[in-house]
Amino acid sequence: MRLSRYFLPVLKETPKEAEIVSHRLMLRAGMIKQEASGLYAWLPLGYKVLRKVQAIIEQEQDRAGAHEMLMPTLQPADLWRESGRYDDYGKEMLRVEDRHGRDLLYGPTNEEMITSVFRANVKSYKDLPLNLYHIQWKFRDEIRPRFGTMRSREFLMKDAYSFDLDKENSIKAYNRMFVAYLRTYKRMGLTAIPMQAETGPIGGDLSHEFIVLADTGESGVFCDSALLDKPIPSIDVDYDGDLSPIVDEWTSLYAATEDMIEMDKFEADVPEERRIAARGIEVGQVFYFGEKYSEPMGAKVTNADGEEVAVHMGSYGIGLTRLLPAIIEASHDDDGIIWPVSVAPFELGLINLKAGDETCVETCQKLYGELKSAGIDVLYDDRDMGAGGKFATADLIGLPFQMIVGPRGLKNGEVEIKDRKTGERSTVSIEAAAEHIRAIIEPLRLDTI
RNA sequence: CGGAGUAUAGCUCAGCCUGGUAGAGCACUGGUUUUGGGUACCAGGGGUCGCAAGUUCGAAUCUUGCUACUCCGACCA
Repeated sequence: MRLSRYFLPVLKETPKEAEIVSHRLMLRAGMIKQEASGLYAWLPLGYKVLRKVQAIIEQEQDRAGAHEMLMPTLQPADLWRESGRYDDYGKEMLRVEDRHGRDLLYGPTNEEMITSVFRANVKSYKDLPLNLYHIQWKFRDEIRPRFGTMRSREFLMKDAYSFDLDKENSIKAYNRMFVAYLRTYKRMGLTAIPMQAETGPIGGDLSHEFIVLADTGESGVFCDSALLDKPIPSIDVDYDGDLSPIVDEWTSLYAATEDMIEMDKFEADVPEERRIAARGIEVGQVFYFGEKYSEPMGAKVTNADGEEVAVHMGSYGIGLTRLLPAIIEASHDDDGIIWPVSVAPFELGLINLKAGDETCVETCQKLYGELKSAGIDVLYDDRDMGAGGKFATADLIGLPFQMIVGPRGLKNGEVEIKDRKTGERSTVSIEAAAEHIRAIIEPLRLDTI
C-alpha cells in the first residue's frame, strides 16, 4: 500500500477524552473514531488489525473442531422469554420494537439463538459432539463505557457453543476450547492466564476467565507467577485425544479473580515469592453450564438407549475489539504501538526519506515491487514530507520493521532496516534487501507455535 | 445510577473572573525551502463559541434549563 493513497489520519496530539495508553494510541494512530459513547467507527488501519486478529481466532477455533457460522444481531424476544432471560437480563440489553410491534433485542450474547438452531436440526446423540461459533457484533448497554474499545457498548465477539450428550463429554469440549484459547492468545503475543471465575448471568458451575496482566486492567487478580512461564500447547496438540492433563496442569496452579479469591487458599498454595496480586484485562471466558438452556428450551437428543435427554452445553467467548487495546497495553513505548508481526496492520514500513530525489524514488519503487512479490505486507511511505514525520508515523502505528531508504545509504548501495521493538538498525545491500527482510519476517508470523 | 468535571476551528487549548467587531499552535490550501527524528519562512481558507431561554443598548463571557462527552465508584467480552 502506498501511504499517499491510504486513509491514515494520524494525530500529532492526544485527544483529551483518552485516558489510558491503548485508547490514546488507537486514536492517534488513526485506528478508530468515536461516534458516541461506547460506539466506534473502525478506520482502515484499525480494521486491518481487527481482521488479522479474527483470522487467528478462526484458525484456532477450526483446529479445535468448532464450525463457523453467523447469526443475526437482532433476535426475537420470544426466544429469550423461553429461557427466562428476557426479564432477567436488565437494562444492559437493548430492546427494540419493529413496525408490527414485535419485541426484538440487539443480542448481547447468543445462547438462546444457538439453542434454537441446534434443537431444530439435531435429534441424535450420533451427531454429537458439536461446537458452533460465530463472530458477530454484540451490544450491551453498559452503565459506563470507557477506555475506548476496551469497554465499548457495541463490540465484536467470538462466541462458541458446545453440545454434548453428558457432562463428561461436555468437559472434554470445554478442555478443547481451553487449549485453543491458550494458543490463540499466544499467537497474538499475549500471555493470558486462565483464572477461576464467576459465571454471572450466563450461569453454570465451571468457568475460567483468561486474563492479561496490565496495570490498566479492570479486574483485580491473584495468581502464581509460575503460570507466566508455562509453555503453550504446540500446533501438534491432539484435539481428539485426552486434553485433561494439559488443563489440569494449568489449573493446578492457583489463579483467581477478585470475585472468586480465597485468600487462605492462595496463601497456602502459592509460595510468597510467587504470589502475584495485580490488575488484569479479561480477554475471554469459557463456561460449562450443563442443561441450563437445553432443558427449558427443549434442546434434546435421543441417546443410545432410545431416551430423550437434554444436551450439556458450554459457551466460549473472546472479545475481539477488546483484544486490540489489550495487545497495545502489553506492547508499546513512548513513541507508539509495537505490533507483533502476527497482527500488525502491515509487516514493514518502506520509508523514502527524500521525496523528490530521483534515485531514492526509483530505488523505493523497485524495492516496493520486490517486497510485494516476496509476500511482504508493506506500507510504502511515499508522502512528500520530511524524514522526521515519516519516522514518527511509522513508530506510532507500530509496524514491526522499517526499511529506510535515503541518499546517505544509497551512496554505498545500502538501505537500513530498523526493528521497531528493539530499536536495532542494520544495513543491507539494495539487491539483498527484500530477501533479507522476508527471511526475518516469515518465522515471526507464528502460523505455527 | 451516585459523585466530580468539560463543551470555543479537524486536533490541543487561550479568551470568560472584570460583557464591547472571536484568538494561538498544530493540521489544511498556494508558494519558497529539499530536509536522516514531526525543517523554516511568506500568503490564504476555515468557527451561528454544544442547544434553548433569560438579563442587557450589547453575551463566548452573567443567570436558568437541557443535551452530549470524560473521569471516579457499583456491573461486564
